[in-house]
Amino acid sequence: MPRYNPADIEPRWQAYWEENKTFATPENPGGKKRYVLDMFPYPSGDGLHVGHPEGYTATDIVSRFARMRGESVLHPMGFDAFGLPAEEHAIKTGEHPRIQTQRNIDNFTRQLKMLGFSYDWDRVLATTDEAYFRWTQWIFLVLFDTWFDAEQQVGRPIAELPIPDSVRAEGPRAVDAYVDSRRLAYQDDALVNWCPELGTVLANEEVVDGKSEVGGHPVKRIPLRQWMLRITDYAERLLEGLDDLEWPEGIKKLQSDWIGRSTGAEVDFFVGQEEQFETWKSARGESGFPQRPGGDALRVYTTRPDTLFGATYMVVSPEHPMLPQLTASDQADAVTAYCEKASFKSDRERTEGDREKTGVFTGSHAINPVNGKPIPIWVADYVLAGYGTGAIMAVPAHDERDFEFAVKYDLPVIAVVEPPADAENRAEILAGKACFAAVGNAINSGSLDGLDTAEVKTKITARLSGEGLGKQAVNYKLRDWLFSRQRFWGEPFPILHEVDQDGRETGRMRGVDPSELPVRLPELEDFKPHGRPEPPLAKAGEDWLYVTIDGQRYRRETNTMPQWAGSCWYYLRYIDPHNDARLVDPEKESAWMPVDLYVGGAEHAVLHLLYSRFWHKVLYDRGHVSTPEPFRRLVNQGMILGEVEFTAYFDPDDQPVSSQHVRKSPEGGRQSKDGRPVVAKPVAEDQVEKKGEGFVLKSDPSIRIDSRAHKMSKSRGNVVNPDVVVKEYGADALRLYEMFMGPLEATKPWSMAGVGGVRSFLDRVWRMIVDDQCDDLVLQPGLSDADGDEDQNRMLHATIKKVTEDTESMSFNTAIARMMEFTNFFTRCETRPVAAMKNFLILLSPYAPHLCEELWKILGQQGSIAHQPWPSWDEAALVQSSIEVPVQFNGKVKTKIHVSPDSKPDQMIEAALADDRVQEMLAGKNVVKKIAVPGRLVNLVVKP
RNA sequence: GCCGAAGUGGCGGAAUUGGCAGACGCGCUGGAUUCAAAAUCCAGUUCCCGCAAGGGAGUGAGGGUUCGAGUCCCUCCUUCGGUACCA
Repeated sequence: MPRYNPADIEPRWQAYWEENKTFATPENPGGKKRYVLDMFPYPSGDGLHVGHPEGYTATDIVSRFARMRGESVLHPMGFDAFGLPAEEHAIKTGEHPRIQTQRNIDNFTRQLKMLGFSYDWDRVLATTDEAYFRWTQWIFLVLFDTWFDAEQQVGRPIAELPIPDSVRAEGPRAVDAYVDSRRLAYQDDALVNWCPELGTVLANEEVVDGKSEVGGHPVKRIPLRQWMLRITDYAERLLEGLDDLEWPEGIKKLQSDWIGRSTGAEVDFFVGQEEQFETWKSARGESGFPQRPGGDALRVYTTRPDTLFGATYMVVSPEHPMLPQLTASDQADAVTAYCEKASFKSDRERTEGDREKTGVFTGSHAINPVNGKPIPIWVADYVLAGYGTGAIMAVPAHDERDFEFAVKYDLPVIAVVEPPADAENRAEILAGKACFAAVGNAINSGSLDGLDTAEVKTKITARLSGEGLGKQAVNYKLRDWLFSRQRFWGEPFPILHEVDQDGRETGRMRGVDPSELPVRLPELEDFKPHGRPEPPLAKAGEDWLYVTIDGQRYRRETNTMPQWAGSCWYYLRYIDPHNDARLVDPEKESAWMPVDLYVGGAEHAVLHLLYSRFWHKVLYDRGHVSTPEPFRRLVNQGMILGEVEFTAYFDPDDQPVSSQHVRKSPEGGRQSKDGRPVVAKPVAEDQVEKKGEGFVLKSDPSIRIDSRAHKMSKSRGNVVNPDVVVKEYGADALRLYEMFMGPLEATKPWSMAGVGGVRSFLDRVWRMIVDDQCDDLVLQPGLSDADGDEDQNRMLHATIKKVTEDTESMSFNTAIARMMEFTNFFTRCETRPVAAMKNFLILLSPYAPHLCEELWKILGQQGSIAHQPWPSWDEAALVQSSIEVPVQFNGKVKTKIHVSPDSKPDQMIEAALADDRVQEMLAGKNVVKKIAVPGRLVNLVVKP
């Protein structure tokens, strides 16, 4: 009884592929090349969950399909292996994070191999490999050695940086400082998210609701000297580059919103004595708009320079450098107290609650440059230090935030844009009682009255520009990238800080010579952070920490790089993973780049993909890569949820509460309408029935039940482990099910019964070819060397066509459905042409490779089915002699007729009208209009 | 609040992009096989009325365009995901 036994078949073929290097990448891509890439995983201690193989199976099918169509394929896998969990484990246990990481990598590798993915395992890498992070450090040195030429919009070697004579005159120290301030990798005191609990600084994106993303610990903001990467210089290029990418529009929009380009104007407001305004103004007319505003002007950025006449006050951020100067002595206490409070506010406190705006008057005024009127300057934390100039002109009539603030502090509101005549609250807007944040014609704006917003913007900006009071400006929401972490388990920076004889840093630094790379991590006794915002690497021994070059002592940089660093460029290393002379061989690089298909989760939509694109552009500018963008096509696989669960709610008396009466409580839990807390309890499927829109308890149909699939999580206990699925159903069934669930991009719930369904399909495929009634391994007696009949040929060729087209378009679910139809059809046939079976196995092999290899061999074929050419279909075999088309009356199907597939519309109408059934139903009615769509239908418009 | 995606049988989902709604799978019902069960095979399965032939309704709700709408347009509702004062 040779039944389909994946537990036997699958490991055997996996071993075969490994031994025979079936999926080795061609040394030099010949013909069409295709680089198919998965977002590599972080090897967590939990192993793979079923979300991973979704994308991996999709790319595997694409890769196998492409190889069978004669393309050269690069399909690698690796591990994003630096990361907090391994370090936290090390802190707890004292075990070196490398050991734990390797254990996890081994487990991931086992699981990935178990699923039969056709990776070229000779190219596997981990970001923690010294041979790998040597080049991560090398790229950092490139960033350190590059400055951005804004004029040419290109990164250039630091040696080409023009040094202003004024700087040169101040001596070599000043030149060094100047150079350091222009590098793409630079140091800066930044307000950072210090998490005392984790003993580390977190990036903004690692802080969720004012708490650490990992562990949920409180986070405080403190200033610290940090490595920053000047990604903002590349904002324009990163934005423009999006146009040519085949990425989901949603992801492009997310990136472009994140970059957040806006255009407007910078405007200087005079902050000196009112009577000196005219003097200042005419001086500005002479000098023009200066690079820096100087001490007598407060510079703002606005996207609505057309509303300048409506600016009734100004606001500076609590961190604004001019604030002390602007603060009048009688307001000093209030301002200091306010700033103090703001600086101690965590992000959580800032965003929590209704976030009512707060602020304090500084006691000083600025002169509105368009009308010479003094307006008060306030300090408020709704203005962010890091955006624009850190100061705004407030136009409460036309900005919701300013309006809210103005109402609270009773500041004047002057409408300068006319709302439309039919605006509901027109009168209120004009009276300064409501806010109107749209465009329109100018009012209360002197000579500009009546012009529309666009014209006023242009005119005002031009006028200010001529007077040296303002200029057109562009701003980005994107901030420079905080690139250092106070952790052990990351790439050390290849940077040396000069120290003087007392061991103090002099402020000068140098990169480690590239020939000295990698800078390895030091050996430490333990991995505990010391709770100070100083990195664990500072605990390293003197021999690691200090270096002497040409008699000068240096201290190593002790920060480490963030996890993003390794994942920023791994796709390049796969191309030439063992090269120890270069990052990647330029010939190989230009042969394989760009990545043709990149598949991964949408959670990396912004950060990983933006950071990678940034690094890539720097490497491009510096001549190390040949393409301006790394990832040509991007596809996001959807999330896989747990099994659908039915949930009933019970009040404290254990009485069921209908789900329509259950609300979210303010504390985040759930409560009934009357405010009593309710608990959710799972209900078995057979206790539930459908009623109307939802489900109700069978025992009490007045009680509605929630029916929903939840995100898989350990706490909910609905995580599906691929090991278990493979053991029970086999890897081919798991692969097939993941693809059969629905479209790749969709979020969809897991169903173990569904896995059983595709497994029985695979059983049917097996029985279509193997006689399972016989004790020995014998082919189905129905298999025949004869040609198939017409119907069989049509089924075969239609299947080849559908599977080819659907695989090309990554519509895997419908391709599988078609192969199921094929199997259902042929298992009903007495005789089954072997040629058709062989073609079918080739079609199925990218999806269920182990089973197909086995059946291929059972059919007496040599070698791997993976090397077979993909079949093509014969259009002639698809043609039918007669097709059935519906006849509609007024768009409703009434009957069907048979016509030749190439019938012209006239012939179809004729055939329809000649049909007995049609005649019968047409009795006593008039045909007003006749429509026929060739090959589709006939529609008769009839009237009584 | 804003942005994005999506609402189709009991469930997951199809529908050649304006042309037969519900392919394929799960589940369910009946039958065959079996001492029995599993497995397998066959038939049926959107809902309502009807013994049936047949008839009617139907793609979140309402309106519109069209010979014809799941698909296009307008208004609204719901769910999921993302996001947070960027001047």
